Amino acid sequence: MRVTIADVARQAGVSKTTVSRVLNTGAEVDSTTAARVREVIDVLGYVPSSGAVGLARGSSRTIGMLTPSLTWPWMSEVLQGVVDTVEAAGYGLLLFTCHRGADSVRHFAGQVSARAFDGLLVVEPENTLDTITAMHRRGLPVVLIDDRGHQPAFPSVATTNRAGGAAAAGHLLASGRGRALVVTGRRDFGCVRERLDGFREILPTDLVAEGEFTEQTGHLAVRRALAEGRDFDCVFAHNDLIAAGVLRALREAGRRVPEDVAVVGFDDIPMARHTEPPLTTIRQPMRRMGETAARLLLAGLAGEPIPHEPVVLPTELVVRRSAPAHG
Amino acid sequence: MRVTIADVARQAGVSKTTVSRVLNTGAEVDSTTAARVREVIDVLGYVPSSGAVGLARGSSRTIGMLTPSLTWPWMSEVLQGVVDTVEAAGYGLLLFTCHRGADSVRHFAGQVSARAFDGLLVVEPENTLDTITAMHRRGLPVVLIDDRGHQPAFPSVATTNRAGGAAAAGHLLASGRGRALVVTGRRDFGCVRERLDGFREILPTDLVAEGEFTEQTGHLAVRRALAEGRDFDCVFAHNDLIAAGVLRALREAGRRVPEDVAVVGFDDIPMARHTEPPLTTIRQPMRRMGETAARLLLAGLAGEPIPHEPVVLPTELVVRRSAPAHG
DNA sequence: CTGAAAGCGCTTACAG
DNA sequence: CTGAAAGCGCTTACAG
Repeated sequence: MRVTIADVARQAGVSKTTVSRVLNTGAEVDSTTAARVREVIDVLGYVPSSGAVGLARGSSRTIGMLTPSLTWPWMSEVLQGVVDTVEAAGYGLLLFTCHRGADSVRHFAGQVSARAFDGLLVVEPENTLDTITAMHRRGLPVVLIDDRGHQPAFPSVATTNRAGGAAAAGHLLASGRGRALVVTGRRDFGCVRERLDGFREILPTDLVAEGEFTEQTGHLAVRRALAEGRDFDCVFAHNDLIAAGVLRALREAGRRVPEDVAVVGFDDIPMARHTEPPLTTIRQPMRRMGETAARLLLAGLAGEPIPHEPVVLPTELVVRRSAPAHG
Repeated sequence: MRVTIADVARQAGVSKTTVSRVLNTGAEVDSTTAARVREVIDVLGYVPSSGAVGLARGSSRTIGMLTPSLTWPWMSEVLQGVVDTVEAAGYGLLLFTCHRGADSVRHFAGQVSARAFDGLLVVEPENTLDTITAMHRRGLPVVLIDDRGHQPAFPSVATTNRAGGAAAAGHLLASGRGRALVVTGRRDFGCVRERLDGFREILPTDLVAEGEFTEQTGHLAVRRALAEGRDFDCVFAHNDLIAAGVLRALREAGRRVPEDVAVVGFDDIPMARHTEPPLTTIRQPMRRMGETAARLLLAGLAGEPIPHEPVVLPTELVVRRSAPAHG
């Protein structure tokens, strides 16, 4: 049988009100009474039912998180940062994906309407940005983990894409490279434009191949550039998957990395240290983005004001063998 | 203002009881009445509060999942399988980790006592197996995703470790290899003993290096074996991280893969297709293990009997260049 | 087929 | 400092 607040009250010879006060405010209760109540709570091993507390208080001490897919290479880091922060605050984390398409979205929307959580963290909302924006307008606290430069109409955490692109260019330039091929993700992402602009400001180039954020894109872009006889001594790939494809194509073509062509990626996913050669890349602080977003949301739930401009976290150059410091 | 069941009842000119019946059983209600109620529900956009339903019914339609860390290479696949299955059943997924140590465990235990979820999925319980077992005995439905051969006292989903080891040996043997080095994880894991036994049954060897499931272990084991002048023409690494370390050590020593030494890993994590050369490995069906575990748990919650023996899913040989079919 | 009432386990004015 | 009572939004015997 479940132990309830009524059991505690009876055992301690007080009212449920008093037990509740000991549990929550702590104040306004005689210290002797409080001690006795705490003792009984301990002995019975009483823990308030989260459902009942939620119903009475109108909040669930739970936050929701919506992601398109959990298997994207850097998603685990984001999620770990979120979970750590949310747990440390005593909140629960309810996880949702858009992975099964419309059905997923319906399930998610239902949980929102059912008030299953107090606030929402979102990653890459793709086709749901409008829905999310509407939910936010209707009062749901929302924070976006914005690795793609969506710049939504609600609080978000982003990263220094422009500075990251510039850092890649600066590194290549400093190591003596001058003729760059850039392989990007889809141009309609803000992050792609920013990374490209930042790069070209330091190391101008017209050799730009647009594609998806995939290994195939990188492979194809390099094959094509080589077939067309393009002249380049370095590649800036807009993420590490693209970079992996670039490395493969260069290897197949007999170009040595980094001797003939230096390669820089973006993200620093776990794979980056295991490619051959290991990948120099611009690290996105995914775990810290998750932590920061969670902290913002929790602050908002606690009634603190949260910034409406994006909170921007710095990227960081990670040097490995695909583009060493000298040479 | 939140729309409640009372609002619907008033608008439809019926009692809350009737609305509830339309919502849940569907039966025992006059079809005209039911239609009217549904209409009102639609118009008002009414969705029952999950908290209130949970309290009244004594269950939350939510399942919990506890993992040590979310950043392990194959964890995303497990999680995706779980989320898909749980969502499709209309349940929510509450995620917990042991990532922050004792504090995490306390938070988790609190949520269990608070009846925040109806059933629990666990991955690799390390130091919490006793706690979990106790919770299961007290009535919490639990299913373990058992990739390590823990064989707990409650339902679990495992994989064919022994057959996987045998498949690795068979593949190497068939491609003409005969002198094997095996690099394992910790011997106290059931999966390690099984993989080793399965392998040696087909391809006997005394060259076995025990370590952790890490890149360093693989690197060190090969360096040591080479330094000691051991003679081997193939390596069976007990997971893909170890295999990555093996590849690196072989490359550093100037041994060609697969010409001089063929390498087979275990798991098929995303990285496996990006090593140089890409890794032949024994694939563990992590996503299906997640799906299966979730399905078992949901079946249990629905009152269906669930098997007490482990449900065992087959591994699968994935051939890539580090150990091709011929040669 | 339908509804009034009790109950799920808490919190929170309100009164003392 | 403490408690009786109402209320959070549902479900579910029970009675008709």
